Amino acid sequence: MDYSHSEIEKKWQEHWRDIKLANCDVSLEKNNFYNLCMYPYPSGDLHMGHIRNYTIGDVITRYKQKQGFNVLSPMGWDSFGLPAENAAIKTGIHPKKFTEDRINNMRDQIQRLGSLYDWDKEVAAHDKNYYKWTQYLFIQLFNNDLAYKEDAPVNWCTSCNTVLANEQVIEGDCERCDSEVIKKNLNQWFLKISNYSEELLNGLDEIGDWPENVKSMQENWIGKSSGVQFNLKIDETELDFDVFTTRPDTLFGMTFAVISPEHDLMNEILSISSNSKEIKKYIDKAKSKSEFERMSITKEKTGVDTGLKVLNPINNKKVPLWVADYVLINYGTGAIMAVPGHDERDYEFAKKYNLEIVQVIIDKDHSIDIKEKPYIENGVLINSGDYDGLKSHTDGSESILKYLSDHNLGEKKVTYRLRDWLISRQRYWGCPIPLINCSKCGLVPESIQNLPVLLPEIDDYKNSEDSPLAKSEDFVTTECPNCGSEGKRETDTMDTFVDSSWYFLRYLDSQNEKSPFDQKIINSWLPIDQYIGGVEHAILHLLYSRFFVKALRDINLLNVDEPFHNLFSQGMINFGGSKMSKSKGNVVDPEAYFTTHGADALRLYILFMAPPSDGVEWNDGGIEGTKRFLNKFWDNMTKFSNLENNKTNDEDSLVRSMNQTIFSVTRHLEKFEFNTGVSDLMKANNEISSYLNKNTTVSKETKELVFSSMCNLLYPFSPHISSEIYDLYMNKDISTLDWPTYEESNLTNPTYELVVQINGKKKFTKVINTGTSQENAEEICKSEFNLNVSDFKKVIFVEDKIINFIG
RNA sequence: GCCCGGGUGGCGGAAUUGGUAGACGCGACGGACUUAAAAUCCGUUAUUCGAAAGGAUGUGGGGGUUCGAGUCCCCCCCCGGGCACCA
Repeated sequence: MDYSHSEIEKKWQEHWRDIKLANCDVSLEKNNFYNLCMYPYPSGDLHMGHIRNYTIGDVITRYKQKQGFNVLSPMGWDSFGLPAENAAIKTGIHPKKFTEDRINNMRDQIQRLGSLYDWDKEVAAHDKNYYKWTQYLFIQLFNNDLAYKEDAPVNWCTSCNTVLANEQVIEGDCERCDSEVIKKNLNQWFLKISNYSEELLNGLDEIGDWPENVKSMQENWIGKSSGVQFNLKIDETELDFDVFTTRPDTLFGMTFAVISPEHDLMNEILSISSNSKEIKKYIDKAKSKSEFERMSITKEKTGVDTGLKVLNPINNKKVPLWVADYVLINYGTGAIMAVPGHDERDYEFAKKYNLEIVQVIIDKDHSIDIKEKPYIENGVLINSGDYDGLKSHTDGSESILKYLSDHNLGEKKVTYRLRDWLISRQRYWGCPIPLINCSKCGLVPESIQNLPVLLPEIDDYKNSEDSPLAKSEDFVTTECPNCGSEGKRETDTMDTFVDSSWYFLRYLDSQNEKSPFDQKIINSWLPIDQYIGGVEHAILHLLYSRFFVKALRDINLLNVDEPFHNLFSQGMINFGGSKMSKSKGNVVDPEAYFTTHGADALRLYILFMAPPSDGVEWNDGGIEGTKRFLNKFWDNMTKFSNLENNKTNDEDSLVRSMNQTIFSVTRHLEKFEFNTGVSDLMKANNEISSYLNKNTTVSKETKELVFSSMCNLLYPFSPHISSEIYDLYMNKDISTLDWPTYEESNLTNPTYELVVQINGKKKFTKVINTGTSQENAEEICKSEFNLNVSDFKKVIFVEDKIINFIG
């Protein structure tokens, strides 16, 4: 029989609201647990990814509540961003109205899932009471030299008409719209995340429980590399430049040097090079190439000889200096020593342009042939003067480094791939950057009492090169807060990742009108005990937020090193082989399942279908199974409540089964193994079915045990039905019960099936008493299977498991 | 190329420290109930040989350690994700 889920779910959701089950008093200082699901972009409709995220989060919330924690579980909206603006361009609906309609719709849907959120603390990035403080924090960063404006070659999406962060360029294309990204020189705002490269990297070792893959993605992204930086002088000039290498041991193998076309020294080189016409042409060509073309590996390397020579600092050998765009301006020093004998890229280049190739490392068996391909492994130095015979990777490197540093030519150096975070966006629907260009004082932050700098009303959201905000004369023209003379406002808005880098701080004090947050509360509640969200945010959001918190710590706004202690990344839910998205038309709408199967069944299925960290293909059939389980559970409990009060012989095993289920579900919950937790409950339900098939009575104690354990254990997964059943038959609100505990003595079955092996192969099984000794087991094997210990060389006995006769 | 994951029935997936591989669910098949169907209930379901009893094979492939390997070690293949002309 189908139980009436719609009615029940509505009833309990109202009840939880009435008793304020989700409301958290953050002023308490004991037993706090901050459980956070990533706040969503308000796309308007909940998709299966959200359902998965918020179900996992709610399991944790309810489980931790039952363990006596004061759980904070807030929800809010990442509500700035492109879609609202694109919709405004298309339909004329104001982005604010558009966004808020969608938020309202989505909030309703989230509530139908039955998850507990403290809505009193709700935040929305686009709310002026929120972005006021985003601006405030930005000004603090600016005042502490952590925000700066600079001309820089930036990634420009030709379709979105805006700048993108490096992180938002995927294989040369825009992360959002897949259009081509080109390079452009623009004056842009940056946050100095690179100041924190080392700390962001080291923090990964000290952080709590994070998925390995996320840590490794962040490590890759930060891209630490240790080596040596040294100076190269251009022969017969006063010019010199630095190069960075991780292989100082190959210094004698340098047969040319390469400088990036964008290098600062290029103007001087052009003025003295005999080949300046060619170089100029080459530079212009490199500039016009897209980022992707430049980066493409398949592309053949190109370059131009400058005609100039540089001096190898260790032996004064003169080698040619080339310009080539395979050397990137924003890594290392933008120039390299080229060692074609021991570097693949230099090798390719040298082959193409017929440059000298010298071998300076030889392997143990002297078997390598540098004429075929470069040798990039370690070995022993040759052709390296006094250094011949040294091991390349240890003594060789160190000795050559010592020479360079002793002669003040170079030093040990660490470089990072991570670059500063570009946050300017030439878009309307974002947080305005609260800076003013004063004709006298230069760049000046808006005064704090004038915040927020409100988004102006404009008629036309379309942007060309300039941000749409530039269209509002009233907005742009203002007074300098310093000297009162005429100033012009910045017209760019911030990357929405700035909004999401601190929302979890605002939750704790979302109504505060005097400051972004209360430092005391933050320090007692952070780091967040459990953060849960999609693996797609492994780098961007998580790295930015970590940086933000460290920066705020250093300017004394809080005292926390890492925002997220434990992180859980759920896998993505796919449909028809690819990620669900509206544009692909492969969205499975959760809304329908609320009606047909109910929130409880949907929650249960999404937990049951796979380990939550795995990506998974959506499959309709499975949800029938979980609904079937809930129906059966309902029926079983109804029947069970009607059993007469009289103890039976089957009860002991039922009691054991309950204890085992408590033990197992608890263990699985602790390890985020929800799929197996659900299967434990299904198993237990089957036990109850078979008890009901055989018995018509049960003792009062066992009846109560079955109700309290089953409803309690099911409660985090499917809270409505478990609340209803417990209320119906035990007259109590299950949410008020503590998490159940098991009795150690009731976990073990009195008998087990002994596996009898001969030479490691299973031959027989026999049910015997738990705890049977080897001696007795051998006796049993003799009488049952005619196995005599004396006929075998050896007998291996593992208590309560196997006996193995070897002969 | 480098760095992380992962590979188990028709399918999703289970298997503390090495100890009965395939829990739980889906699907399929058979039966009960029904005029019939749906729903529900009961049973079967890794492959293969066999009428059966029973045997053999089996966790991507190949070696190894062990009384015993899905689990540990070495080599290889494939899939997913991240990074990638990073010097």
